[in-house]
Amino acid sequence: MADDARGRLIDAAGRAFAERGFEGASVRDICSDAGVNVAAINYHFGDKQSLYVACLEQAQCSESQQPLRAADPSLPPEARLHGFIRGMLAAQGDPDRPLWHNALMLREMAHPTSAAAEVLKRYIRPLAETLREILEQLSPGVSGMPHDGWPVGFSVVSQVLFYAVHRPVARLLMGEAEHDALDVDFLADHIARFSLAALGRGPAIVGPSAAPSAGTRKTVSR
Amino acid sequence: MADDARGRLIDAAGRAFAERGFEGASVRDICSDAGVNVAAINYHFGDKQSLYVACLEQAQCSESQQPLRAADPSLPPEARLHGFIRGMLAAQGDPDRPLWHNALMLREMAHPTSAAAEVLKRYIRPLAETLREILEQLSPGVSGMPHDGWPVGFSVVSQVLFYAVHRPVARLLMGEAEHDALDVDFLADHIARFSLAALGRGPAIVGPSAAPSAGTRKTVSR
DNA sequence: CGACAATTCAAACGTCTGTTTGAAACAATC
DNA sequence: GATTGTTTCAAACAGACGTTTGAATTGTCG
Repeated sequence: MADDARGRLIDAAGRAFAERGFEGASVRDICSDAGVNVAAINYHFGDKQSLYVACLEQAQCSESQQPLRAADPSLPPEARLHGFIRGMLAAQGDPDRPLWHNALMLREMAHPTSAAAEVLKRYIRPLAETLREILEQLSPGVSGMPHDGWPVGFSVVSQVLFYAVHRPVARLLMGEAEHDALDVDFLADHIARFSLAALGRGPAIVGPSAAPSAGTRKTVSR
Repeated sequence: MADDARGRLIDAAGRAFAERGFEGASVRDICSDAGVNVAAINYHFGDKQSLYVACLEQAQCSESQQPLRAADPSLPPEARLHGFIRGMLAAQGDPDRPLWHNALMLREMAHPTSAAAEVLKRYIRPLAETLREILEQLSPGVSGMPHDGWPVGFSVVSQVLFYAVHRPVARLLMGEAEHDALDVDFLADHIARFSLAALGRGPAIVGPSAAPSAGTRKTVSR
């Protein structure tokens, strides 16, 4: 990213932490990867722990609020939800954004350190509130459902997070070829349709792949 | 669990690996926790790595095929799906089963080591095939959907996995009190209804908490 | 150029890591 | 009780770890 030592250090460390975890990544590997001396960590950051939080800040600070921008408030709620989902999916594989940004935050969220609270406040919470707003606009009263409607929001984002967290499993289950054939647009479309149908704001996920299923809406048996 | 050294070692190691990861857990901590000498690892397992796969095997071998049994084939498919979901959720907090079993396998699946393939074959694959069978029974043709219908299955299980993987986030987002008020039966019900509605096999997730929503089925606007 | 601060470097620091050793303790068999 | 095999133990092993040091290097300004 940046060609100064500090920047290269954050980039190398971010990749290492995201891939092998905090204790799994050694400072010697990181520095070797960044092409700097081991003492550079102490000089620029103080210690390994501070380098870690610097990586976490870098991961948040980047223009990664894609889902928020994508969910343009002037659009109808169905399109907003689709944009939100597509934005979250796209952030995972954005070539302009280092791949480790998402992975590192997911790691932090799954096994929180002391830095987790900050990530949640600055990164997760805004996403959650935007989603809640979209859902409320989509089907009013969802915030009044049990547990403040959180489970509904979780049901939506969980589908997106699955492809980030469990990508290895999906790959092994589907087979490499089939998995690599998945693309962001298809997945965004699937998740949006699945969720909209669950909320009663769209047709059910049924019928063969090519059929538009416009008029042939199947009815529920029971 | 077992009161012999080998058993106590697996239990202590399983907890440590699940909580702090493979490199995060030191053999000295593990042995101290198990009340055995450090050399016991070498004697009973050979090395740390072999102890790790022993933990993984223990996690699979346990009677953790709850979702499979719960999805009784003689029941109607809606009930089978509900049982499957409830079984997966229950496995996470089963008091008869050490808490680390699920956590350890989730860690292995999110960041696979060489042992991941075995876990997938023996533990994940059977679950996936059972779910596929239930979904196919529920709405025939789902296996013929794009990408062999995998995304539909992923949309279902992802909702369940969310509460295992991202429990800390959910807790922080909802607040401790609200999160602790969630129970397995409520979540299973929510996820099953959300998924059935998405598949067009049940009413949408709408209306206030107490309303039975039996006759007041809302219609889609667009 | 000379003076000064910022940065990099090879080398070493003490600590912790996983692993091994050989003797001691235990259990079972004759 | 002696003998055999199994299991545990304190102690030490070499190596990797994160961190620190003080000198060497670079860049910047007068």
